[in-house]
Amino acid sequence: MQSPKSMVTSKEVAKLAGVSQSTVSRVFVSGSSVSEATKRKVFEAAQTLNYRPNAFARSLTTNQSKLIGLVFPDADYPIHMKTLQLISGELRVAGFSAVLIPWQTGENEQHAIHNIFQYRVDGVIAASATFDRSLYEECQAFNIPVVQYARVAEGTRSSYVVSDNYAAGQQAAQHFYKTGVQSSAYLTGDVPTFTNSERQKGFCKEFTQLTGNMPRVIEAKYDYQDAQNQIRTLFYEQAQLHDNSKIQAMLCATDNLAIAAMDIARFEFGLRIPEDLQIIGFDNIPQAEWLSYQLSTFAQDFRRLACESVKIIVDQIQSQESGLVRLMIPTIFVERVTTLRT
Amino acid sequence: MQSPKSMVTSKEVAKLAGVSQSTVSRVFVSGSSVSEATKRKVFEAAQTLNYRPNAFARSLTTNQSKLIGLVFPDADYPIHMKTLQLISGELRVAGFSAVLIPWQTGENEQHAIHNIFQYRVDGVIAASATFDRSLYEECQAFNIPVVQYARVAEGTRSSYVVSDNYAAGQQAAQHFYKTGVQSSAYLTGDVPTFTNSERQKGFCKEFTQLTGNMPRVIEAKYDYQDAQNQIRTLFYEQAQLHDNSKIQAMLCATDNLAIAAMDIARFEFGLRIPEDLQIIGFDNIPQAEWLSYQLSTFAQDFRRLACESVKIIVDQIQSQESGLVRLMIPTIFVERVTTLRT
DNA sequence: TACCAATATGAATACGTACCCAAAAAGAGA
DNA sequence: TCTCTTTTTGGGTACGTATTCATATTGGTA
Repeated sequence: MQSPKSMVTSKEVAKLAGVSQSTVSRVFVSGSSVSEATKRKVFEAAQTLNYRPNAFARSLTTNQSKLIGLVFPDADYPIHMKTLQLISGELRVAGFSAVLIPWQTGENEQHAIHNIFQYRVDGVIAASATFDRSLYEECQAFNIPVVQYARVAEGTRSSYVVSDNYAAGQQAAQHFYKTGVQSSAYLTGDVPTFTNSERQKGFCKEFTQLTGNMPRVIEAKYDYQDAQNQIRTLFYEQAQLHDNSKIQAMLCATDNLAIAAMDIARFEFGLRIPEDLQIIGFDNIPQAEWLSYQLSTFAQDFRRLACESVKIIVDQIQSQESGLVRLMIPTIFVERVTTLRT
Repeated sequence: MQSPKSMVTSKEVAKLAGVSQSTVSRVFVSGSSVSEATKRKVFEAAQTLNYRPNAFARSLTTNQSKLIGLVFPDADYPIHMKTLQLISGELRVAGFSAVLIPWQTGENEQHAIHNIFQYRVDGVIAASATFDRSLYEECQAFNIPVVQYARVAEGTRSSYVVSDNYAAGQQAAQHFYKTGVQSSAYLTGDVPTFTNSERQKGFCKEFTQLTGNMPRVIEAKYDYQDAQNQIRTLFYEQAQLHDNSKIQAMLCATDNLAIAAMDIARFEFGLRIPEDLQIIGFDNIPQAEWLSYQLSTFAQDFRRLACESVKIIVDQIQSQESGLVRLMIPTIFVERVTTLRT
């Protein structure tokens, strides 16, 4: 039941190297004064014994764990894995490790929340995740800095790094307008986030201003299968209309939705893309470049987002200032073949 | 620089509740004898002060961290995110948390390896990940139990849970044979794993036995873009052959490869699927059901794999036995429209 | 009421590290 | 050689918890 695999301690290293435990400790903490000779002796002994400092014991005295809680997505969207890789990579460079905070809404949250901070994480990064009020408040209660990545949950007030969704929405509207579109739609997902609503606002405001016509807004579940129903309904209605009042272009909240729309449009309604219907997605997931789709989309600079999130969280941990940082990273429009050229 | 956010300790709770620190500790450890009355008092005080036991301090005395190192994939494959979700979910149920071990081969591995076990993880799960010799040996050195999930790296000897890849390969061969295929190919990836080679062996042996013809084996990079070149070369060669010696069916090591093959076959060589070429993939990624593909594939039971991996690692931690467990989970053939019916 | 077993509690200590403080060693300058 | 400053080192303690051991309390039985 007990694991008696007690590991090598600094005391043992000290004994072998013929120095005190304090000295061993100093060797492994940067900025302490140790002579070159003893440093070498200690390193040698440490290597012989395969010594690794115990991060838990260290955290007990330093009050820093060098651990970041990573609230990660409960959805299964192609970009999420990349996100995790980038963030954990950046964290490692900064000398931190990531502890996963699994967060499936619903379930017995109460219990989950309660146990999360037994591990004294120095900060929390919410990565494209459902970051709801209860978890947010828990962080507040323990004064743990938080950064939200690529998404901002409604009702939260924390630092965040997001793409400039509003501008992207505007740009999409402009592109459609320039290619002669007079009637458009915005296909949104079912999770209310500040970031998503920014996309919608940017698109709708700009498109209305340019054409005088408000885009139609359709809500669909993010899941491919679930989304199909709403999309099917939309196209069915469209089929009844006169040609010049039909929707000619669609901006979608994610590439997944865009692809679902393309599939339904092409296979169930025989629409040609982009001739009959232009489609723009969001995220530039790997599947967007697949030959069957070649989707025009807004690429988020995930590497940059990850980099900045980590920078911010590390800053807030070290300076202990609670000033909120809000960063906006531009997106890049990747023009493939689901849109007309201007 | 220092974070002085010292949290509430058991001593403070003890003081408020009017008991000793020992008693508080006992309340939070199951199986200790505490009277109902004091238990209630302590819980109340703990709630008032918002007390959370310090897992690090606890691990110092118990020699158990309840932390599992999760070596996670460096690749960006649709199934990986699900994997992480399932594993971390199961871990939580078992009372463990996951620390990410980012592992990009190449880089300054030495340094990375060296620091990994400063956090005294109780065990390691290698999830569909590049789990190479150096990391494996590091675990051995510290006597840390390891389970490999859905993949077995060559040159390692640890517990693992994988799908029955050999049987799946056989089944694919049988399906092709029953639909009249005489000439086939196996499209493999470029990462040598035991699991992948099992698929190949099962398929090739069975197909050869049934038809007398050895399948052609083509190696391609796992990445969609990179894979296209090798696939293109294959089809180009095929185009020169007489009809009856052309490859009629293809088993692919992953769905991604299968989809890349479909795209090239259809868009660059005008092949009809499944009439001219049957294709079977592996994994049943979400994209496999997209209307543009509707790929026949072998679904791995990832939920089961996750569940068993966690069960095994927890077992090995608690019993401290180093007996290796090897588990094989059957796959399910999901028949869509890229194969002919038998 | 007296006695014994069972249960509940507190004091003290260990876990492995960092760090304060004092002491020792090493230079530096005369 | 002596004194003063600087660098290096060791002893001791604190961090927050679990656990052992001894003591106090309870409850039951004769």
